[in-house]
Amino acid sequence: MNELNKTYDSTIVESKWYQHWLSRGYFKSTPDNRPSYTITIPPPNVTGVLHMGHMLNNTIQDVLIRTARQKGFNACWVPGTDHASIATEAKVVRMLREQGIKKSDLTRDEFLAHAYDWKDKYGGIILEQLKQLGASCDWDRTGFTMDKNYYQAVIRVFVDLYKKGYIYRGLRMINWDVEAKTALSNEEVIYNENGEQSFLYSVRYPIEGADNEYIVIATTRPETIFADTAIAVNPDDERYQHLKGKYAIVPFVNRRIPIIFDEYVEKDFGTGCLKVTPAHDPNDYELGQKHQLEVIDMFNDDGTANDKVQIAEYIGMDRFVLRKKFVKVLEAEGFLVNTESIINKVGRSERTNSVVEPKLSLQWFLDMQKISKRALDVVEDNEVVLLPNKFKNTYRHWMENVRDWCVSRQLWWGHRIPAYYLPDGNFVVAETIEDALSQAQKINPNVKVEDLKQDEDVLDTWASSWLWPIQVFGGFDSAYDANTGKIDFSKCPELRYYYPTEVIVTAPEILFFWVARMIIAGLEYTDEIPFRTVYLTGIVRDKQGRKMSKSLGNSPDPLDLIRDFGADGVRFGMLASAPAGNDILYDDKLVEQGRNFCNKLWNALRLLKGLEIKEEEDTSFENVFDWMESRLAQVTIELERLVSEYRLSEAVKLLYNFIWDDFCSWYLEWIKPPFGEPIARNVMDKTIHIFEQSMILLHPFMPFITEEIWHSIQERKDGDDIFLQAYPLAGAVSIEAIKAGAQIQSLITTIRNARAKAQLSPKDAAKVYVQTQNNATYKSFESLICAKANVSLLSFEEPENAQNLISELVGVDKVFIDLGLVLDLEEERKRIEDEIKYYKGFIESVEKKLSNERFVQNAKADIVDKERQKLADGLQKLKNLEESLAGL
RNA sequence: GGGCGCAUAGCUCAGCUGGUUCAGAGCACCUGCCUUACAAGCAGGGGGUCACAGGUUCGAAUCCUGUUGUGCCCA
Repeated sequence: MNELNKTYDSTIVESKWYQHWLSRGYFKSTPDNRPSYTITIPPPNVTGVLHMGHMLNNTIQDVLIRTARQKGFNACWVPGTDHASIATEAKVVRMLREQGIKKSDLTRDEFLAHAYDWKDKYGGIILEQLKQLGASCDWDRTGFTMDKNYYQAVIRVFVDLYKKGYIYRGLRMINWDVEAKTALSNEEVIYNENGEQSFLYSVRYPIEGADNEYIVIATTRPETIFADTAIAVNPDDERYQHLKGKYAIVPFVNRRIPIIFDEYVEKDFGTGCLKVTPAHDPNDYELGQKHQLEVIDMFNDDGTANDKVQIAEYIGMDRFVLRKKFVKVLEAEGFLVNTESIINKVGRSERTNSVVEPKLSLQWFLDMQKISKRALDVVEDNEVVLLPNKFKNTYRHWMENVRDWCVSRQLWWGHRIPAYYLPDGNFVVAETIEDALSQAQKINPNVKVEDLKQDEDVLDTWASSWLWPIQVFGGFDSAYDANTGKIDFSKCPELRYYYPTEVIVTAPEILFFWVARMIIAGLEYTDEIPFRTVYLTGIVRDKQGRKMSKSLGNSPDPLDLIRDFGADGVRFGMLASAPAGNDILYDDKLVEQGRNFCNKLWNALRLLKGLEIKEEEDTSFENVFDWMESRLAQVTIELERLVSEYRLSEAVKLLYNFIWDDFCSWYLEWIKPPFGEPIARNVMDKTIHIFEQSMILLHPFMPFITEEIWHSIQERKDGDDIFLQAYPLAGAVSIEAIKAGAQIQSLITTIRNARAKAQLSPKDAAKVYVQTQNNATYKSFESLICAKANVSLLSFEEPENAQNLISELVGVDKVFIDLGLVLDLEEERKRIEDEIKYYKGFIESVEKKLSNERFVQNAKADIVDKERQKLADGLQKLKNLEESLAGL
């Protein structure tokens, strides 16, 4: 029977098997007595849709988890999403605005109801898309960072860290997004690589008590002049020595400000004079602290000027409008000395793209110094291994220079900070309102519940996702002990069973955002690392090396790719080109290769399915089987090594080459009966076995087609799926058998080459004379050689007349090929002489090495042996060549 | 400005602890084939002083130093 299509159609096959696996509950994991192998997914953002980075990332996780499952581990891959505070709130606000609803018209609860609606509707899209990729996640465990228990865990941790003294509330210079009206972490501020076009304005300030004397400062932000509280110059700057102890007058505001001296000022930048605005620049703030300057905050939260500018017309004006306007006025009044065009780096909000305003603000901070100490050690000691290893340096550098983490965000969508303010301005931090009240009453016995006001802000999203590997197993639910601030594993068997997880697979860009913080939280609450390995993938870029992004429109839609090339093809393409940590320049050619590989497999199946079977035994392929089985064993061992070292890219290429070249190109061609003839059952059985074993090895990489082949190649009992097959144990490797196979391949290739070089058709038969010490190998493959290289005579005698025979070397053996040609003797002589020259040089270099005592003494014995073998082979080859030359 | 990487065929990259049967793969290119599993294929072919300059070593694409180019992270 042969009803199989000529080309493989992935679409039907893939949805069929995914449904099958799901319905069988194969992805589910519950603790048992097998060892666990756990991966928690890096939770994608609820606002997101599947992109190429997810494809790469999740393919890797699926390969690892399927391999572990086949190896007998209780494999558990936990999926989920994170609530993405800023991004989601921005999305919901926009959606509401389109419906004519303003956020400011809603109460917090009303807004959150809308947000949850939105999340329920769109929040799971990405997880649904992952199913098309074949992701074998335990979907029953799908987590979300704002699930009830998860929410509670985040609050518990906040309270705990406050109690432990790690969390404090303080006035700090933070990055303010005037559009979203929230603080941003440093990581949420982005800079255009090439800088942005702006102007450097030189403005003169009169010197107090000196007529017609001025000091000229340079600034890119003249609108903040209203908030200046000093002018700074470098103490070594000769030009300004005479101004020590003097004061300048701020134009228009007429405020008297000191001229201070500080090394921070660069003499060569601008005029060498810096205006100091402590409220609106982080460096100026530090200068202000150091020199005890006044701090004047002249902006409202939305980036408009407040009454501190003192000029009625400017109050309420946007900062950029004000800049334009004020520059004109400065110019008109003769204060503007010069305007210079420059390129500078401008920080913008990752979410709203508005220019970030450095702003002094009361925020909640996590003191990172103490709490992160152990997180550095575990990486230094390789208790947590970063892959590739080069990221260890980056990690160390960040950890050693870690700064306090601003964890509050002025948003509603997220975990609301559990701080409660008393009417007198005191506050308490508590998990529940009841607890808050009892604490508050210790401060003031008259306080009632209705007097307490909870903090309006929510926590940074990373302050929830850093608990992910613990809380997806409910670690903070009942096993958390508020007194010790630790999790008691004995009270949470699930966590004890699955934690620490095996590996986290994620992008290097969130090494600090997330990975480092998970390690910190893991150590803080469990005294254990959250994962043993951090596999950092590369970034998927387009052919020009640009990062793929929605705004550039240079990213293919992964679902289109799956449709066109099959999930297996896409998985193959992504993996084959993506060693750990290396970026991949995406090209359709990659997934095309994957699709072609599927087709190759499919056609191997078709070949076997199309053959008639005969019952009489055929024993002529024993040596072929030996060779093939040894190769399979060799590949199994090598594959296992590569996967254990997370070299998935090399692993998948190994399988590709093995299946395509060894199995399809050589083995199948060898055992394939002539057209129309049946194949012996014993040969077929052996072949199916090898094919099946190969498919099991390939299954973690290309799950769908391997399952399809598994079921097509023979009848299966219900539940006999490749998904469940144990990883094959490597059989015995016979080096002899492998060598023999390679030798035969080499002979066949040599004959084909000779024919091709002579521009003859493959249909022209050759007579071949092999001169060898050991003809057993050739003899045992004789019929094969004759059939596959179109040889009409395979002889081990000397040819009677070698004159017009092509002489070649196969290994150390000399081979004469008679293609019935009349050779150009000169050319033939030249060719052989060239080879002789090469081997003479080769032998010389090996001899030189071997006669060097220091080499023989220092080099390892097996390397010296190898050299000796090389010399012996080389001499044999030379001898053969010289004979050939003489015979011409 | 500080830190960390990278530089191998036209392109994208492998090459783990230094050893000329390691200079490789895929794609691209060239030649010949619609050979009944596969043209998404088969059989062949060309193409690299492994960035440059030194050094260590019996021996370097592989280790060290410098130069140049390039990328990332932090300021």
